[in-house]
Amino acid sequence: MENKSKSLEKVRRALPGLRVTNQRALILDILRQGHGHMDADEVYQLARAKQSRISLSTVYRTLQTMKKLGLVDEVHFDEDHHHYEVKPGSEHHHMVCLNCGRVIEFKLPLASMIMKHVPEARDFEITGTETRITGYCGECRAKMK
Amino acid sequence: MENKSKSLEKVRRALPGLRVTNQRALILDILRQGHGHMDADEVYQLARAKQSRISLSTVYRTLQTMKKLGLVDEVHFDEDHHHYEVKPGSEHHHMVCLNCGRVIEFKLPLASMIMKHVPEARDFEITGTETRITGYCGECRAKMK
DNA sequence: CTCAGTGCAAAAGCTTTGCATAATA
DNA sequence: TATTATGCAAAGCTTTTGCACTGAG
Repeated sequence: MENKSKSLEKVRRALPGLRVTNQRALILDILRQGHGHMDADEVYQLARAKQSRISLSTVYRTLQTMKKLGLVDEVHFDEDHHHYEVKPGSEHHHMVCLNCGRVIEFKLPLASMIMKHVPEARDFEITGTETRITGYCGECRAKMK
Repeated sequence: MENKSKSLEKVRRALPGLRVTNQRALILDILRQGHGHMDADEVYQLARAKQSRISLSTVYRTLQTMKKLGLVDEVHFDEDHHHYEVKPGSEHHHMVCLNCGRVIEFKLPLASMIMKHVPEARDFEITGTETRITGYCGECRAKMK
């Protein structure tokens, strides 16, 4: 199928120097189609639906690999659990509703705000920023009262 | 010892409704004396030096309890590991040097900045903010080049 | 044909829990 | 004395690793 070799080409470009396996192509696809904030197990479940023999280790290993390649970001909505998203174009962060679990994204140039407002950061080279804003979303607040 | 009963009183006030055990008093003391960013195991090691029979579970349980009481904050410098600090007076955050591990604190009214600049946050009630700024501190950058 | 990648099962951290014992109020 | 808290050991969860096998290049 021409379509298939085209998308293979795309995956090849995304994974320079690495072998393009079915598993990697599938996981990348799932991440790209997905809602953007999946944990390893969600990826695993979706992947298993297509390739029943795929293993959770492969999911973890692939996620690690893509993180190192800079294709994927690891984010932390709760304390004991990683989530992954395909690398976004611009710096954004997340608010997590403690009641319904909804995740709201918002853009904020935190790194540059820190450089501007924080003297202690003068000679610090910021390579990553991540926030976890927790609270209650509008809908839940409305329901609660 | 008068001193002892005085400090017991203090601990009692800090733990309303809860029993004041040696373990709790000790852990609270360690957190207050400490440099402010300890993980459970560090607390445990320091505690063992004073009360050799104290258990790691007690440390975890006490930390949880104090977190719920609002005495202690749980912070996350790396992905798979909690740290604890006695609740700070004002909103502050941490920069972690990826090279030497040093943690630099800085104050930043992030919650109010978000309320001001982020439209999506309008009807969100923020109850907690945590950032993880990673990068390289001045000293390490100097050494590296 | 070769070596990187995979699957499986087992191990490794950190954290939590069940239960009998000890200690506080 | 009535519970609450502790210690110990075992279990739980997410994530990582060792090893023999498979498949991409």
